[in-house]
Amino acid sequence: MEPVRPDFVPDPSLSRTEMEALQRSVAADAEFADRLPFDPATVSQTTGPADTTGSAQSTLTGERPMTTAHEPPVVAGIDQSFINDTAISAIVALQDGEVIERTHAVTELSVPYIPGLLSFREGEAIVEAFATLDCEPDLACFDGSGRIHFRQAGLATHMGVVFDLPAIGIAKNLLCGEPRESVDDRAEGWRTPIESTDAVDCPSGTTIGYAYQSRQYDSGNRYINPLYVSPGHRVSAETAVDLVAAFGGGYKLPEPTRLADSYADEVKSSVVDD
DNA sequence: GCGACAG
DNA sequence: ATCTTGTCGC
Repeated sequence: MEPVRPDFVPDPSLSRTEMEALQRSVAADAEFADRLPFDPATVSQTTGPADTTGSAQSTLTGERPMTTAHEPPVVAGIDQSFINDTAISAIVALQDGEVIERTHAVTELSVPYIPGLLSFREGEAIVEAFATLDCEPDLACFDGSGRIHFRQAGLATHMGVVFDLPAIGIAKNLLCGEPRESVDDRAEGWRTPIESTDAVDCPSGTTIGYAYQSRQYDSGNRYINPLYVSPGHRVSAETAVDLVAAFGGGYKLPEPTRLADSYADEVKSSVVDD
């Protein structure tokens, strides 16, 4: 698929000031409320077959006509791996728990990693990978932040707006914002809101995402850190974390992202020998 | 000036 | 992100 907003595609040659200005424009167009082509409540927690009762599809939203999605919805996981200054962006598309497509792109990096400007480093590889994707996802899961970002325009938000695709950001570390409660040693399934501080471009105290304990050891003295889930585009913070919880999979990372992660490493290995 | 910072 | 052995637990 191709960008719906070519003018928002992250350009690495921009100055830092221009990059930040673009992020503010992206944030202005981002939607942090549910506008999905499917009913999030119908996403099975077991990644198994969807309900066929026929009455599950909500018809309550009477404003914008809910675009018809695939049944069940197609969910894409996107992740990158690197070899020096070469980036590999991998996309794995799932439907009903089954992989229906895998694709990737290899590009050269031109800017270093700078906290807050990640989309300008990895964005081009991602856009090129999407250009080779045949199916049309109903939801995209990115590795990194969405609204949990200084200008509310993290990687997931930026890419979501560029493709006008419902998107979720799934990060392993917190970029900014503050957990309402301590995230230490939590049980599996636990969650707490991430509230904005004055470092974020929105009223302080706004829920910009959730810390979510996707997995935890049953016993012992070792602990797993939570994931930081935030809205990318067209999803609320609550729905974003509900969806990640519903994807399950038994690992720390939700299945779409986990498969994209391993596929990116797989491609990396195959690129190493040539 | 100090602290903080996704991948 | 990436580089990597050993180690803990089921």
